[in-house]
Amino acid sequence: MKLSTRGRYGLRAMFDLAMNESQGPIPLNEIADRQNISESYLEQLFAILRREGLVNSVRGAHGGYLLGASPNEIYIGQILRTLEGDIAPADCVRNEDVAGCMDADACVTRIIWEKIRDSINQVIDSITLEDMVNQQRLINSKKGSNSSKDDWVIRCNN
Amino acid sequence: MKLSTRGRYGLRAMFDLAMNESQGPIPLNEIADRQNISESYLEQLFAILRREGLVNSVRGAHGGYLLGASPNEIYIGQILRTLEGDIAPADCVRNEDVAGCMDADACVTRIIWEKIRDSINQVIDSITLEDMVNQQRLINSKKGSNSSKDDWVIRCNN
DNA sequence: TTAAAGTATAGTAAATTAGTCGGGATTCGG
DNA sequence: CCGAATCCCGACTAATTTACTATACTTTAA
Repeated sequence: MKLSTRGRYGLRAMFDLAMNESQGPIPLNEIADRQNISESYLEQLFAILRREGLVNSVRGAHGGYLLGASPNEIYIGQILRTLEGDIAPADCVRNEDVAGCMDADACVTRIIWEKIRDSINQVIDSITLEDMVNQQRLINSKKGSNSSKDDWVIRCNN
Repeated sequence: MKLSTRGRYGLRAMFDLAMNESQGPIPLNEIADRQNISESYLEQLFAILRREGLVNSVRGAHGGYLLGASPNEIYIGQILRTLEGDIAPADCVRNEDVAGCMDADACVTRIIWEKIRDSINQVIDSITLEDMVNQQRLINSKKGSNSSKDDWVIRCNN
C-alpha cells in the first residue's frame, strides 16, 4: 500500500520546481542533486509529466523545466495520478481497468475499497503545490535566522 | 498504491467467517472454494491472523477457524494492518520503520503522507465485520426471492 | 486407526519496481 | 561554426516483492 518512487520522487521534484519558480528553467541535474534522486530516472518521470502538461521543457544550453501552470493550479492529485495511475487500493475501483468485477453493486468489499479510494482522493485533490510552498516557507521562517537557502531540501527518500 | 493479496484475500476470508459465524468452525478449504483463493496461501494468512488473535483455530477433523471476537468488535483496520503492516503511502509515516527521516518536522511531503495515511485509517478503523455483514444482508434482501444461499460470495479477485 | 483438519517453514516463479545505458536532437555562448 | 549543456527516447537489467507451492509435520473426531 505504498506509493512507488515514481509518485514520491515526482512530487518532490515538482515541489522543487515550485520552490524555484522564479529562477527560470531548472535543469534536471540541479533537482537530482538537491533531492538526491538519479538524474536519468528523473528524466523518465519528467517525460511523463511533460506529456501531461504538468511541466514545460526548454531545450538546449540553459534549458530545463518549468511548471506547466501556476503552483496554485497544480493539485498533487494530478501529479500522483499522472505518475502512478489512479490511486486505489484494488483494481476493481480504478477507472482505468474497470476490470470486470461482475455483480459489482452487490460486492461489499468493493464498497470498502471505494471508501478508501475516495478518502485518499479527497486529500490529494485538495492540496496544491502552492499550499506546499506556503507551508514550507512558514516552517522556514519559524526556524529563524539560521536558516540557509536550501533549508527546504528534502533529504530522505520517502 | 494497491493493497497486496494478503490484505484483500484476508479481508474476504474474514468476511466469509463472519457470514458463517453460526456454523461452528469453518475449514479453510470451504473458504478457499467459496472465495476462489488457494488453500495453502490462505493457511499462511490465517497463521498470521491467529497469532494476532483475530481468529481461533480448532484442530483435527471437523476443525476449522472461528472469529476471535464478535464481528462488531473486529475492525477491518485490524485485519488489514495485521496482514499488511501499517497502511501508509511512504515508509517515513509508518510506526514500524520510523525510518530515520531527519528533520521530519520540517518535511512538507511528509505532512502530505501523514494526511493520506490518516484519512485511510479513519475509514478502515470505523468499519467492523458486522457492518459488512449487515450491508450484505441488506443487499441480498433487496434482491428478493431469487437470492441463493451463496449470494454474498465474492467472485472477483480484488 | 485413519482421514480431516491445522501448523510450520522453506523454496520458487512471476511480476513489478527502480533504476541504468547509449545514443540522439536542440540551443546557447563564444 | 563548435562544443558544452540540456532535453529526448527507447531498450535493457538488476533487485525486490509478491503470490504462491511443496513438504513434512501435529492434532483430533469418528
